[in-house]
Amino acid sequence: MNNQNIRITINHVADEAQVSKKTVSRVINNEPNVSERTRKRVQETIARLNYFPDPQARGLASSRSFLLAMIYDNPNPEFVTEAMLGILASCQKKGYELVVHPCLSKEELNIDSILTFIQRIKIDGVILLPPMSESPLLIEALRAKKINYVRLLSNDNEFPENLVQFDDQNATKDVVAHLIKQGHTKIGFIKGAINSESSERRFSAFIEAIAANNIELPEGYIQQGSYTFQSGLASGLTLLQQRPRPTAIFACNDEMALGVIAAANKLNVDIPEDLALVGFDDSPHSSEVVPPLTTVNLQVKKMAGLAADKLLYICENNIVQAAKIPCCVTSELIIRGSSSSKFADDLKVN
Amino acid sequence: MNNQNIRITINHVADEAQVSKKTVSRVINNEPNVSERTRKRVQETIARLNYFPDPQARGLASSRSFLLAMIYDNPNPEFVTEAMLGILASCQKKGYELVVHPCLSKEELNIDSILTFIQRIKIDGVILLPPMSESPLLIEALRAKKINYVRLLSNDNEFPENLVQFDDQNATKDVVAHLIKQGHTKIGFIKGAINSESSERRFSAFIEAIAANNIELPEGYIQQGSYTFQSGLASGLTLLQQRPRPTAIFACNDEMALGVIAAANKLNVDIPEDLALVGFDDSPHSSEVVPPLTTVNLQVKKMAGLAADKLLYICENNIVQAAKIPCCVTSELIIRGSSSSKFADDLKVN
DNA sequence: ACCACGATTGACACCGGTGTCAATACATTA
DNA sequence: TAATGTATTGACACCGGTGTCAATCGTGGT
Repeated sequence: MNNQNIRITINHVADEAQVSKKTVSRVINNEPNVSERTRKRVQETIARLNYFPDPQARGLASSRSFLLAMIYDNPNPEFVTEAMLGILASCQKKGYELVVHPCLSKEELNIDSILTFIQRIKIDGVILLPPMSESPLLIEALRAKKINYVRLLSNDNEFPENLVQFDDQNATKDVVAHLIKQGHTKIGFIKGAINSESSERRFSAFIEAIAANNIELPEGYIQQGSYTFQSGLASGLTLLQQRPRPTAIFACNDEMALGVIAAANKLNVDIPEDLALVGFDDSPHSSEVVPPLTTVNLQVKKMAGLAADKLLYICENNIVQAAKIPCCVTSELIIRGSSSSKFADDLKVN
Repeated sequence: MNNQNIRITINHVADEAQVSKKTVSRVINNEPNVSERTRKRVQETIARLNYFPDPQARGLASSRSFLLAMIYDNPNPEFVTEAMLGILASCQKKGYELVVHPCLSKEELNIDSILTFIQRIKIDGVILLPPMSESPLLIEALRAKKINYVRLLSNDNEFPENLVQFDDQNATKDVVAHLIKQGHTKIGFIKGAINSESSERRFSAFIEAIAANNIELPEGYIQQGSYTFQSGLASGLTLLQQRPRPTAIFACNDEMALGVIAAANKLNVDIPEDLALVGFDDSPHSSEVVPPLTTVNLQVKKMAGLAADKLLYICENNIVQAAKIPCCVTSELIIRGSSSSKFADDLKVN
């Protein structure tokens, strides 16, 4: 009557299954050299007793923790929470948990404190979100300490085996194709932040796509933004005052696209009648704004899930290259009212 | 030359300080019955060797984990990330780390899976974010299993010792006072979701403040929203078509206030000239929108930090009531262009 | 039937701390 | 000074697993 709250240990399982605890351990860890008959019996016992090995004891004995860490310094909460969801989905399949470790961008990147954090609690591996994933110093330090890591959306491709990327190029092509299909030939472009390679990739893909379609591109149609609303507003005003005025604008993220909407309102330019607008990210507001924004779904959750899969594969096999797991996620164009009059009904409010 | 990477253990410290490891353990845990001289010596040795006790070994021996969990199911990423920052700031002071555990709202709340999660990795305590903090079943289950918890922003006050609240009432009063100071007497109100008690608290505080100032409040000035952009848009349109038209609107969150901005644009009502608008939450977009939104800073980070302090106090003292730590956070009104023509300059774009 | 050999299994120490309790040191009182 | 009590300290088992290595099992070859 008082056996309700005792924790089931490996000893209980061993006794019950008539084997040594070492054999149970072998079964738990899927080690070879256990006869099929014994393995079955132990597995059944584990299931029957609802036994779950203690991660601390396991970790203490084998220098692991069954914890992954997400290291981030991301101004975009949506990105962070989506990434967590993706990572956790992968973690739970394998019995791992996720520890979060933000690095406030205001301070200088303190690599030592990150390493200390990882080593003190013996984090099994870390997932680096941008912009942490782009720090050569951090990567170098992790490699030196032989800490498992996977980078999300990094720009430099020095160690592609530890990288999960987004296919900016095809995404951009899809956007241009969509605009052209709507009949647009005067297409403006707003770049992201100056140092951002994702912005650069989108820009060069844009140039390619434009060229491939024999479309003219006046210099003034390209504006430098900085991924902020304000920069989108400013760039939008500039673009909409070009003559001939662009009939379509592609902004490198949704924030800037929202700025363009503000600019269009200011100049009495109707979207989508007079201007088709496309953003990038599928941020939550993009669907709520008027008109709802056509945008590219970044699939952060999916990318983060893949990153976690990769990392767990590396952790469990002590292998540095997890080449088997794909590392490039393809995009999805989400067409809404801002670029297509077919969707203009969305604007109406009951 | 090869002693670089060995982990410093309690034995090293004990040897170095000429005491038993048990005594070192006493010092680590701030236990009494260690002479001041010995304590000093051990502390110095710990510092000199840069020793840090292994949380796994510590946990295995004493049934702890030095991990807190944040249990959430929050549609608002900004809220979640801010809460994490607050919690982590408190955790780091005490050498704890944070594990995140989302519960997807689409599925039914699975209390068993939460309990299993907590017990399997021996989480020391959990912080419940709304709406998880409002589930009586979950609270009941946690109490039954004697799991330490603190609730953030819950409505029911059955166990106030485990609760960190926000002072909706005073915040609302501040908003009304601000609007009255600007000369407004025709003030509309948009409620939040129907079941939300924070919305109810704000509403009743609003009614009180209005009554206290002898202001008339036509029935049509009160609209039921649902915390969404769309509901704000709809309520805004309704409000702005009342006669006499309200000269100020207070929306129960920023999302809805953004909807009101859209409504005002649609009806050619100028903000702030013809309409003063105030939101609630200080969400990131509130400062970026045109005009920037006057709003109330929820201080999520601060609340979450207090919650973590409380929880850690409970964990470390095995005390259920952490009455010493304050449980109600006061607000901060952030005045921007949407409610005050003094700030109208913000609208101009260079 | 006997031996060699690989497959299977278990005994036991160990991971790095904490809990228990007995041993020792020191201070106080008679 | 001895006796008593309290403060300080350490020895040792234990938390719940894993690593190492030796013991045992089963099988095929001769």
